[in-house]
Amino acid sequence: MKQQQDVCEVKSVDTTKVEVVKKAMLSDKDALHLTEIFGVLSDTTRLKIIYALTKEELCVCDISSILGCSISAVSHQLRILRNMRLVKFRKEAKRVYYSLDDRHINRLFNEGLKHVRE
Amino acid sequence: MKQQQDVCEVKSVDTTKVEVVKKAMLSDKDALHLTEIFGVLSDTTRLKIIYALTKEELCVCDISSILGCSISAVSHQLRILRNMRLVKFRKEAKRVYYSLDDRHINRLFNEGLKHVRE
DNA sequence: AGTATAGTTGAACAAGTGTTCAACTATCAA
DNA sequence: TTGATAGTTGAACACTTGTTCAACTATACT
Repeated sequence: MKQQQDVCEVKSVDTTKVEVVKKAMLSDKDALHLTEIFGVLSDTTRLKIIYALTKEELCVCDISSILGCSISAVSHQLRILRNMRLVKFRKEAKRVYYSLDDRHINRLFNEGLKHVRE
Repeated sequence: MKQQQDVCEVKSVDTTKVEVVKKAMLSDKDALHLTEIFGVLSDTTRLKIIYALTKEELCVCDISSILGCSISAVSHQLRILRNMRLVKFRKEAKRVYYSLDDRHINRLFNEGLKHVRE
């Protein structure tokens, strides 16, 4: 009644199969990197920001207006996207204009969209 | 000092640009669906399970052994993958064998992997 | 200088998520 | 029936995450 909680180490497991898959397994680093990428895309605010930026270069105020959420919330999410190098920005007077900075994300995004719409 | 928190409704926003993007914006339904899909892929345990299942059909015990985490944790995550129709299973005696049930996820996953490794 | 606009940021809070634990079902074997 | 193995599930817990609020910087204008 204790082993049950632990990692399965029972003899009956198909050990050769397990070993083969274990060897082919993703590295923790790759796995973490992947989950970070997918994680960025797993929030509707961020997803909509990305979608909007595939159409146009936009300032924070524009994005806030388009999404219907606060400037602060948008700014926080943009910081995450900036840190992940998914968006870039340029300052123009008081405004900060954002645009997409990663073709890969566009591909990933569209692959997901295809999946949803099929 | 109050409006700042609210949605941007200032006149200076580029209204035509905003309107165009607003019209093209993802529906809430599509956005939510997309975030669900990406959300499933944004956890290392689930990601590794999916990766393992791209290689082999495996029972819960095998997966637990491969990932090095508890059977209970694996089972919980498999339930999520089942609910999303991403994995299917067959019972054989006491064992339950899982395998991938969605080609799209494989494509999405590999697109992500390409991104990480480039 | 003072005021207004545009945006950023830290703290706090609420909501969501993943794992563990314990109890449970189901199947098989003696 | 009893005991062991394989897996599922609900509750509890810790941890993470997104938004709001309030204070802040920066730029522009008068």
